[in-house]
Amino acid sequence: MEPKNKKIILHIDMDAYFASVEQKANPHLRGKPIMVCGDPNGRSVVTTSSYEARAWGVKTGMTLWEAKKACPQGILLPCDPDKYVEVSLNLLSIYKEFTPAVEVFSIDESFLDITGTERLFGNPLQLAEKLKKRIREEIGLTCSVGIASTKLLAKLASDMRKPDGLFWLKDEKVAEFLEDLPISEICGIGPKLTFYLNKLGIRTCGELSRYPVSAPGGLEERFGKIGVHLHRMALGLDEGPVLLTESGIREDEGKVKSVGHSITLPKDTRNREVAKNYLLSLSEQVARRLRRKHYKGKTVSLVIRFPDFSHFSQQKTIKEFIDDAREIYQTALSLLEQINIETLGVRLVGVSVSNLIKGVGQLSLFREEWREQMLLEAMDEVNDRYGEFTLTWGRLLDKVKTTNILSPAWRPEKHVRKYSNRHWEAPVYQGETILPSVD
DNA sequence: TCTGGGGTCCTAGGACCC
DNA sequence: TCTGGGGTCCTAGGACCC
Repeated sequence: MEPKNKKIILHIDMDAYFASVEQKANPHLRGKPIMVCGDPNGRSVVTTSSYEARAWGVKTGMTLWEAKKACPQGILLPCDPDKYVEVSLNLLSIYKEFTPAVEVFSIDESFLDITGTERLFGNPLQLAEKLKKRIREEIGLTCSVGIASTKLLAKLASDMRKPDGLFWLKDEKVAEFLEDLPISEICGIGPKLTFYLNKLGIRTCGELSRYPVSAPGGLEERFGKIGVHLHRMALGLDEGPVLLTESGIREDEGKVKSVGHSITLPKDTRNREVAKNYLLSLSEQVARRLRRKHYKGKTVSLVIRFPDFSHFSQQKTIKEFIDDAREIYQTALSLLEQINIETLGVRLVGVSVSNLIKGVGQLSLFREEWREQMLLEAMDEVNDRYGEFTLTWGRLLDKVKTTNILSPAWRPEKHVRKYSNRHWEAPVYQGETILPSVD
């Protein structure tokens, strides 16, 4: 049974976030079709487009080539992470004036637990209106807000009235709301799960909620522990609390597990030296970020994408914890040696360091440095924990700006994982031959 | 001129130790 | 002579997220 003390959760989703920030910052861009991407001259895709561009059929994830074809007058802009982080932190401080229970889900999405704030701000709709007004007036952006009794439902609700939307999904309407909702809309049900569930004849949350769970041939038998969870998700049930984000302080579950960088080369290369140069540069970026955050790691991973999009990925664990670019590079290089670059060619090079420990790094006594460090940590808070976009502290690192992309495959979840405690039952997914027969 | 770049979590399977 | 199990660490790969 669900707890009796129902919560009231807000999900706030900024509208066309990156594009809107750019339009806000530059009046000349307002009302125009703009497309934010990685490197406008490289092999990149559209990260976010303004609604004006969407009207022309531009979609997140399109290649620049496709996007230009759809909207020739569209204006391409490179990602500017510093700008987006700054705005995001300003948003966060507004949220915190309404409730301390804020969970930053990504650069442009947050959950707020507003249970018990009625006396201060009125009912949930009134609070949401106030919040939207402040964001509009102080930040100059619009957002879409969903209100419901769980995070899962609030997230679905915020999708209902975009852009500049507000939708309260009340408990008594939940069953009706979910009945015909495609399962793929649910946090944590990605393409693979959708595929296998469809094969079972399950297309909507209503159908999923009625499918047997524990009976022979039920969800649990077919999908393992996640099967039980699927059933609950289909009912909109979600025990996940809003995870507090105290700025600068990270809870245990928010600890960074790995730090990495990768880049798609402007052109595929068969030249080993070219690949090595990128690897060195990436290693430097990774090392610098590790040091900034006082991390060291002892597992180095190398990822290579070949022109045909197949992958090579290998990792190596060494004796010592390192944060030095040379050592990272040398370790990754030893893995790269195994690859026949000259015949296979390389499209993407990536390196990351995991198995991290937090060093004792001393806080600077100098006020300015301390402030900078706090800023960095706050940015990391948003960025690393929620894995939203690359960290290129262009301003701070005076380094080549890498490209920053947000995926088109925006299917929520994460907060589901936090409490699902599920185990992925791999064999079920390893091909149709292993999948239990579907009759 | 097809297909970014960050992450997290999970699993199976092997090596190794007691 | 034959047969073991548990625990930990590590790697590769896949699914998911924005």
